[in-house]
Formats: sequence, C-alpha cells, structure tokens
Amino acid sequence: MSVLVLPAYSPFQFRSVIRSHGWYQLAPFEWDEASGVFRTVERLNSGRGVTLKITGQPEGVAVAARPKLTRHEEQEVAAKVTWMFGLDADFAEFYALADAEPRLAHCRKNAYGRLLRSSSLFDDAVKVMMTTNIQWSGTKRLVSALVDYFGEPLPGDGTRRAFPAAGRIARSRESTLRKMGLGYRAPYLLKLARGVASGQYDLEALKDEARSTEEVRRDLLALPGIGPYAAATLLGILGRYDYIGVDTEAVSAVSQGFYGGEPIGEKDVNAAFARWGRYKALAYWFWDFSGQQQSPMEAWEAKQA
DNA sequence: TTCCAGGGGTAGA
DNA sequence: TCTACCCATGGA
Repeated sequence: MSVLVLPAYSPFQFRSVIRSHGWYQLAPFEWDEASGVFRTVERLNSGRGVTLKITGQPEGVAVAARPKLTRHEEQEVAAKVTWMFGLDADFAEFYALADAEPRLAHCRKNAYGRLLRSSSLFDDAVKVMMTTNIQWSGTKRLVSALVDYFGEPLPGDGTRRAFPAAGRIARSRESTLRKMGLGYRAPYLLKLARGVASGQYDLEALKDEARSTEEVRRDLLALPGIGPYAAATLLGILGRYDYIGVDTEAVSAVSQGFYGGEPIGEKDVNAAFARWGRYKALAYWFWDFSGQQQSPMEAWEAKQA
C-alpha cells in the first residue's frame, strides 16, 4: 500500500466536495457517510488497476492506494485525485460575492464550490449523458451496468472495476448497449466512445484553461448526446460556471423561488442568476432556496430519502 | 394505465 | 432562434 497526503487550497472541506452533487453515488465511486471514507478504482497509464481509499484531512486529503505504487504512479495518482477533488481550486472571488448575499452566505464556511469530478472527462461526459431524461435511480443503474460490463476488473479482486475506457465501449455494439437498458441513449454513447477512442473527440483538451468558455461549450455541444443541459453541467465540472444546467429540478426550484410559481423556461432560469456573471452556475447550485441554509443538492437528497 | 424523469436530435417555421 | 415531436426505459 502507498499513502499520499495531498494539500488543498484553503478553504477546503472533504465532505462538501463529496456531496457537491450526485456523483458520489455513481460507480465506481463508493462513499461511506459514517466513516467518511471514499473509495474508487482507477486504471493507470501503465494499465494497472488500483483501488484508492480517500479520506479528508484538515486541509486536504489522504490517499491510500493498493497495491503499492511506483514513484511514477504516485505522481499520476496525485494528479488524478487533485483533479477529482479540485484541490488547487481558488473560490475567493466567488466567496467575496457570496458573502454579501444571504442566500449564499453559507458557501464560504462550508467551502462550497468544488464539484466532485471523475478522473477523466470521458467518464463525466458518459455519466452526464446517463442523467438525461431519466430518474436518478435509473442513472445509478445504467452507470453501474456500464462499469460491471465494460469496466477493467482489478487483478485479484473480481468484484471491483474501474470506469470503462472509451475503447472498451467503442468495441461493443448498439444492441448490447440497448440490452443493458440504455434505450435511445445507446447510439449516442457508442458514437461518443468511438469518437474518443479514435481521437476524433479530444475531451481532455477541453480542460485547457486558455480556451474561451464559448469555444469549450461549442465543442461540448458538438458531442453526440450532449445538449444544453449536459454541456452546462460539464462546463461546471470543468470549472466554468457561466451556464446553468437546466433540468426539471432547476425549472421547478427557480420558478418557485423567483417567478412566483409561474411556468418558466431555460432562459428564465439563467436570467434569474444573470447578475452572478461567471458564477451563475455556482450561485444557482448552492442557492439556499428554502432559507434554511440548504443548497438544492441537500434539498434534493432530503427528498430522495 | 398513464405520465414523466437531473434532455437531445431533428424538422419546420 | 423557437416550437413540436419523437425517442426507450423504468419508477411513481
């Protein structure tokens, strides 16, 4: 076993990142609320699979990796975990704005802002695609099915698998994906996986901070199965908060909170948060609609339970 | 049984 | 740019 301790840019709260959105419930992620242990499986560049047990530290995270990593693999794992937890992200500018807004005043003290990411943007694009026009229980089922069927098994542990590489899905058939329950999403996922595997789509290039948000959004919208909602969600994953991922929850919450319950559309949701400029998506995502210091995520979880 | 979900693609206006 | 319609599947 190897242990890495990775510092985070302050302020940082492990649990706030874990529960920033529903990803912690999707395979191969596992979260144990009682013990505060987060586990996942990663496939490294060498092809080796490793399990990561990640726990919160006062100002960062500790990563226990099995089996023992080489020095080179330690660097790779550190980079992956840094990305997944946004350890180097700085939200000072957002907090300065949020401090003056009662509905966002809880953000700084809870270190809200970081959104839990998968280690690669392909994984997150697939997961977002599996959230479209489906209930959350269905999303969990489909992602688990993809991991179980295509994921790389961990040597010596047949039960744990990493999220499948694009190439593994690319070599399958649409009929196989449909049988797994993906329905009409099957051809979209197949096209995305084949495009990524062939190099037609370079998703990791979208992490380039030098590119404009509009350009990145255009590239996201060009991907099969990625529309306005999915593109906005992925932009948030990429640390760009100019667009709100408008789903049925957003429409409902913003209608109640800002339009007196009147029927509204995607434009109205974005208009309600227009004054937050490049922090629109964060302002919406952590907005305390209930007035009880509760973000939409927490309200959504409470409704689930 | 009917409706609809953390929507997207397409055609037609 | 906006709207209407279709898309598979399972949960409510």
